[in-house]
Amino acid sequence: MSTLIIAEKNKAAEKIASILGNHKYCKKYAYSVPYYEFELKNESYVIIGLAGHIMGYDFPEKYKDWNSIDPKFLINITPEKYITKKKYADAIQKLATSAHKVILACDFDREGENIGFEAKKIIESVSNIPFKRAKFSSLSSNEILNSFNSLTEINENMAMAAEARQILDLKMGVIFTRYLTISVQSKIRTRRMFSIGPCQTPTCGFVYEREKRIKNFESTDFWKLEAIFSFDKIKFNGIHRKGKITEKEEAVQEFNEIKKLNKAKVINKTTKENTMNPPLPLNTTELLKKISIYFGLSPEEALTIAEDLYLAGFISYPRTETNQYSTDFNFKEIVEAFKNSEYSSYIKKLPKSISPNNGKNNAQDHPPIHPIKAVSNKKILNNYKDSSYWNVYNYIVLHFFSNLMPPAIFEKTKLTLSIKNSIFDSKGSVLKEIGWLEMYPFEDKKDKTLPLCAKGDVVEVIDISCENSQTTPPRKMTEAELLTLMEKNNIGTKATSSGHIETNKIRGYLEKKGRTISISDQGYILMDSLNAAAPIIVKPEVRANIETLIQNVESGKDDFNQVILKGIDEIKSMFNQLVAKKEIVIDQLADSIYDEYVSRDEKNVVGKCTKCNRILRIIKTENGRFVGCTGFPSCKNTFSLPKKGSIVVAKKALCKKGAPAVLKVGRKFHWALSIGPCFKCELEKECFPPDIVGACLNCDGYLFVINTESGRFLGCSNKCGFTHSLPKKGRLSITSDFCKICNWKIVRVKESKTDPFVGCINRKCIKK
DNA sequence: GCAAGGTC
Repeated sequence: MSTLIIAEKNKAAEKIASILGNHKYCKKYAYSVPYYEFELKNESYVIIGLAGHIMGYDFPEKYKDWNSIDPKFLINITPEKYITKKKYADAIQKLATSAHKVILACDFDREGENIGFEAKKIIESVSNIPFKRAKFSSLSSNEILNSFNSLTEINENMAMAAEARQILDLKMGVIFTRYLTISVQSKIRTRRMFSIGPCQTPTCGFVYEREKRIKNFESTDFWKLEAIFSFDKIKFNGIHRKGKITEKEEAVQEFNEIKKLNKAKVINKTTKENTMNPPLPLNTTELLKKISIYFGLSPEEALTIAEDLYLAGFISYPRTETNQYSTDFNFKEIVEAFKNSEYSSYIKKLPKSISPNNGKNNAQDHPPIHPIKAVSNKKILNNYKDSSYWNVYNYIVLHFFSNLMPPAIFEKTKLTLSIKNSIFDSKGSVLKEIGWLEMYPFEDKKDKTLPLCAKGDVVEVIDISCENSQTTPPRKMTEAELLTLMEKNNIGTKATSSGHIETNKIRGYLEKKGRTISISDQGYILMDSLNAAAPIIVKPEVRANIETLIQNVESGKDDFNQVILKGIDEIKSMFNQLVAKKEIVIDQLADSIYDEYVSRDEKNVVGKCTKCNRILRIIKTENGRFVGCTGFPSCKNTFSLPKKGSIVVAKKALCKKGAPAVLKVGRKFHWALSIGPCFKCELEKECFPPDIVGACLNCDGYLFVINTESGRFLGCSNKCGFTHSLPKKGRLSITSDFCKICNWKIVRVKESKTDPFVGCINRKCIKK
């Protein structure tokens, strides 16, 4: 008989086996899941690692059909817990049959407690052996040995809190997602799904709030007075203390007072040293943020790369909230590993006695993210064929060393100058001690020097400007900012926050554009209408409320069943708010799908409807073609079209008579919607100035390009009957250069695969 | 087909 230990993951299981078995352990497999056997104090032990949760909640089979089950009905249905990873369940059941005791040794947090609890449930169905709990904050020898010497009981409240979260998250997600999706689908043919969740929706909501501010931003004028000074031949600038002056008169008056003066006096000077501490030890969110800022990778991409680097043994476990090293962390071992690597020059610069600049967060699960092995740039590029892997690895290494370095010291100087009664401020900054910045090439560390003038000195004024500018809207949100907001508001965890952003991208709500993230039209409409119907769903409170409820389960203050009922009440109340205003939400979403569907049919989209602002499109029937509104039948707006000729929408052409769109028919002529052919319009030449090539060779008119179905030629503006040929093939363009001999425009003709002809085409000129 | 949380 042995003792069975259950860890959260294989990596932890192997490490614990190595520590408790004093490096002697034997790897075996049960249902292809690895486990480890070892001996401790002459007793035999078996340890197996799970793969996180091996069970999950779902609604029973009979509620699976979206169309026959009213989502509202699901609010009161209790979901059931199923085994989701059968081989792990089989493996632990098998190992439990030959064990006399089980020790749960999952991560020491709420989910870890719950994962152990799942294993307990699965084992209890085949055995009634006793369970104990080992709690450790890191996988260091001391911690592990201590925790197994002082086993505790399972914290059932903690496990049940996670259970309550699972049930409430599932209920809310499923009910809202199904309701929105099937409601929209009943209005319009689409396969699109609209998903809602207590993490994904507020995540999208953060971006929505920012974009709403950008959208509603109205810029205002302001004036800024700036002076350029000179002292000891060093030029430097100063900004008027009033900063942005919103009244023009005030700025101009201030400017007029001083604009002709050429001396300023230094009325104050302050110098102080600024210490910039090294970055804190790296946790997941910080890593994802920095990788997004410095290299533009999305958090999801960055996490995937970090996981690969971890599995390769290059870096430590990448999912942690901890930014504090435990006291027995072995820095020496890592420094030693990097001594003869590409990083050797950095190693030489490390202080003799190593001490990290620790943060305050200790989730007691894993150490901060740090390098394990020195790997060359070449090896990483060979391994992964992707320079992003090197960027992430190199960042982790340099961040790790930077953290061990002394602070950087800047000397900040502030000068206050007066030109008559106007006060100007000048700021300078000089790097005195490079400290950790020497290891950290990711930040710009340019100096801004000021001359060595003292209080009372007089400096020259070289220039004073009074510039008018406009206030600018808030910037687009970066993925790094979004991660910060999620972290602050407790949306998601270190392991899931990148996933929530990704879900929003997959659903088509959010779009990554370089380093920024923006909301799609559909995402905006969804957030905007939800915000009008049931605003809480879009805000982080939706998650915080559930969190508060389940914390009461964890602390034992509230009964599990009571909390589930309270949670159900909250979901019901949000759901009723949405249903009460369903028209706003469902109609707008259906419209957005319709617009999206239509605009994908780009060739036939003509423009916006003059009556209802929806989309006008070309409609072809057996009897011919016309332009109709996509709002049909509620909008019956139509326009006729010429019967023959291919039609292309002339996107840039603007009709001076106000037609909603201008179409190009064949190569022949333009057609203004609601008006007719442009050649019948007296404004045609204004809208489409002719391509004039040069003077007519027959009269005092000029020759311009005429396109017909059978070809192109030059015709006379006086209609004198003179014509001139044009090259038959190739793309013809009239340049702005003139022939020096005959003063015709130089033309350019480009046929595919040959060099373009550029020259004069006047046949009389060529003969000369 | 739906959530969020683990991890491979």
